[in-house]
Amino acid sequence: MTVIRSLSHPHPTLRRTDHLSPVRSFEPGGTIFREADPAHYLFEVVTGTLRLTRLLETGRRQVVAFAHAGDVIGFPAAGRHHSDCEALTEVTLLTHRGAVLADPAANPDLHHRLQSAALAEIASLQDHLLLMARKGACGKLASFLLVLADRHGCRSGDRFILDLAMRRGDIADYLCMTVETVSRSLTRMRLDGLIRLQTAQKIVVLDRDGLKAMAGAE
Amino acid sequence: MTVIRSLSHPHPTLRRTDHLSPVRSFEPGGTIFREADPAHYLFEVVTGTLRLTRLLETGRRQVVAFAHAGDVIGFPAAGRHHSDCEALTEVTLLTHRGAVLADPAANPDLHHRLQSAALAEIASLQDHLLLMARKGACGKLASFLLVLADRHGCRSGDRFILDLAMRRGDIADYLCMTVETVSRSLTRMRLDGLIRLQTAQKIVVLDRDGLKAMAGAE
DNA sequence: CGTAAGATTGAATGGCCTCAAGGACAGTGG
DNA sequence: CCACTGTCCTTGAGGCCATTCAATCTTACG
Repeated sequence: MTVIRSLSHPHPTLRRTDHLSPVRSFEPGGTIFREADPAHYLFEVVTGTLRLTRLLETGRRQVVAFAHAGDVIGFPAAGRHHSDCEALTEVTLLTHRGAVLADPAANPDLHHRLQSAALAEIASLQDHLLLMARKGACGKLASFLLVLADRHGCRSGDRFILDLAMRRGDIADYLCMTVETVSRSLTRMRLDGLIRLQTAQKIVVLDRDGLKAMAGAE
Repeated sequence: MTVIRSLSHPHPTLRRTDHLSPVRSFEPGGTIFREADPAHYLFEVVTGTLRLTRLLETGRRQVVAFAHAGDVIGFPAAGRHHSDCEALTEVTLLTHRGAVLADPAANPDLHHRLQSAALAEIASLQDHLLLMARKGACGKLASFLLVLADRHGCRSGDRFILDLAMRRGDIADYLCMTVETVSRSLTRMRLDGLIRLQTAQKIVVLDRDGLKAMAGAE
């Protein structure tokens, strides 16, 4: 289960698929599904941001992915979800019966879209893997911010404005570091003139190339 | 692209699918495909072990997965492979046209199997992610050995014998550490009486529970 | 205004990495 | 058969960076 990128039709009109794919909404903090739940449905994100987490044997928490509009989450393994999924913001989701995956004939179009989403999920997880493989904390965080900026940043002149839906702790658990290190890395970027923090959640990317350099630097 | 686990029919007879799925062989070190190659085929591993790698911007190398008998590799992203794939041992592969994924009707059975493989790949990548998320070097390595023992270990009484196809450097790049740390962690396990090294590649698991404890310990 | 949760900053420890050297082993050619 | 060579693995010493523990600051909300 988890996240998929860039469907061919990221936002099918709600009306068109309404009878097949009911819309559901969740408040921030709401739980969409839990690890080991039977996976009857796939969910296509229409609006909002979600967090997919798994627990390690040690008790620590790993954020497997963040899901945004257009992503599909909930791909099963052995018929069950493999992570917890919670809403970080208000979210609206389209629900698709998981059976669509197993039965291509019933709805070929949707089947193909969901399958593409599964392949995109594989690519996304590999990217996450590469992100975590970086050595330095600043490099990881810089790469993370760049990905967010490309996918969800609002351009404003030569700057990008990011509105983070997740808390520092979520970022830390996503990149496998501590909140303190996330915070320190951000302040370093700030002192280097790469970003500005309007609020804790609102980040302005001042120097995209500088961030790239920090990401690329070993 | 990458690795899938446990197909419903791990080893379809070569004869049956011969005309549809030619068999190919590679020597150790042989290249099956490279990153950014057009992904015309999926490959089902019949025998041998393969290594899937990606390069980081920094020049470092990340091992994304090891593929063993029964795994399917080569799932495309945007029609292309996203990693390099090389043979660690002699390998024999079944090749399946990638078009099978896009066209369920042509070969429903195979389509379903390959799709299951894609879902298994997602689960496998998540597991890898969790493995890398561990704190300590010994914990990571212990978990890695346990997975290998469960999937490919030969039982011998209460012991497991592992025959590693990969070099220390491959393990290091898989778990995101250095060869030196891999080596040091192995010697520590050896001194603790958890394993024995018959050769550098042949590892005997003496105390499975002890390994589990080391894996679980923060 | 007061409280609580989140975010930032500081100081000290520890574990992994880096750099470097030495050992094990196979393949090759004399 | 034995040095020779290259590759891989192991071991050692020292430094750096992320973590840990702790305190302060900020923000949101009642």
